[in-house]
Amino acid sequence: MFNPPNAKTFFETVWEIVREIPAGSVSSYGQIASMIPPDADMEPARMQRLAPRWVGTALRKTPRGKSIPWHRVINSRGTISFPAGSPQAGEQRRLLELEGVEFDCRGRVDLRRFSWEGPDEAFLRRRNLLPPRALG
DNA sequence: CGTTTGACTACGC
DNA sequence: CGCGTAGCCAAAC
Repeated sequence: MFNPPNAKTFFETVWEIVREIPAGSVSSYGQIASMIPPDADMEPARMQRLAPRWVGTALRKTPRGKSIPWHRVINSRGTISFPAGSPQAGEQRRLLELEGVEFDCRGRVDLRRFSWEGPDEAFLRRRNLLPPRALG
């Protein structure tokens, strides 16, 4: 899946979605992955297991200067995925705290409180990302 | 080119 | 809960 030229589209779709995450909210790699329809020949279960890694790959290649809030994406456990103590982890946490996102004593965000609900329907329609169930 | 690495996640202990 | 692991691919060396 996501074989070229689809990979490029996948990356750009990730960035588009991440750009929709409002300040003060966080999303997860898996949540973003679940918004992107798999290739026609891809089993959804497999997709769900593998795609989050590719979301991370896409995010690692995030273009600078395009106002993409990369720091609002954390993992499904509510923690920052960069190694603890790394400069990148510190930077991500700093940016999130500036927006009001709180971390507990173990460095975890309460996803119940801060998780993004997802893009609005206008965005989904514009990007042609509406899931089959939501069509019509 | 072959190898290693990776901003993940679900699942089993 | 926490830790280890499978999954199995594209970048980055």
